[in-house]
Amino acid sequence: MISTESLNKLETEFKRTNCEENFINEDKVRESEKALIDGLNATKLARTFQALADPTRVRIISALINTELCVCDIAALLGVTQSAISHQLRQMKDLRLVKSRKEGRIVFYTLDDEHICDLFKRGVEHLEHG
Amino acid sequence: MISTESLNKLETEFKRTNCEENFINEDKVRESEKALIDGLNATKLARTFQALADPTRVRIISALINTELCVCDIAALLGVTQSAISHQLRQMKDLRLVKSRKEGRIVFYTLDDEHICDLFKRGVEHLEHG
DNA sequence: CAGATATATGAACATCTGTTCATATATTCA
DNA sequence: TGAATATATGAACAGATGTTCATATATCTG
Repeated sequence: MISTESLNKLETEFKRTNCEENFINEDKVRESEKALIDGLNATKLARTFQALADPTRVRIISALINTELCVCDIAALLGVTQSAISHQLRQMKDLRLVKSRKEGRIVFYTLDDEHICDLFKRGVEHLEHG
Repeated sequence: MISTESLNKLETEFKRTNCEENFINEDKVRESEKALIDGLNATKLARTFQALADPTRVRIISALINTELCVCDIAALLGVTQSAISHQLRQMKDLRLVKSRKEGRIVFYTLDDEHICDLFKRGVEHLEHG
């Protein structure tokens, strides 16, 4: 017959080495689970923020806030290679951040995502007040 | 002596490689400059968003919204290695996203940046409504 | 049609990033 | 003091990312 004391000890031991099912602070963990994001949504959310996680893309977005612009002018304005801008714009188009309109051999880009634009502006506000 | 023809050719060449002063749509460029962000601020802003551009960090933040948690419990909760979590927490601490409090051999982490937390929640809202 | 030019694109390259593995440090407890 | 354990950390590695270079495509213009 195993004593209650021994059982408790074994249980404690088990908890320590099997953290996935036995947390150190069960109450806190339960509290944290209320706002916990699952893997899939975390990935989606991360991808959203990643769209804004590059200086060149941030500048492109800022340049397109008030007007449409062609690739060449964006490149010149930012002092970056036309190729680099074109690659970024393609990526941003795939992410539905921008859309384009062709006029002859010139392609004009405009912003195409209110959500991201909103996050962007929010970020700028923090930058200004920090 | 250089011919006028050669000079024109050189000038054209110069314009091509020095777009910065010769835009295709000067009016649009001027309009875009109102909201244009300079390189330094763009980098700062990008770095802010990059803090939220990883699924693991996003989940850590979501877990810490309602309570403090120790490293072990975060790792168990997310099903990620203790080492991976520790590395991320260190990075997040450097970025002032979280702070820690030590209790014996256990270290509790909490959120430490209202701005980022705000951006995070804004992102979640968009995720839910999109 | 031929030359000029605005944009797109693929390959190569360097850099950055996140995880893993092994191990160090620090603290508790018997 | 020694075993157990919570956390931290350095090195190595794989994968992602942004730029550059060369070149293709498409359109205008004379």
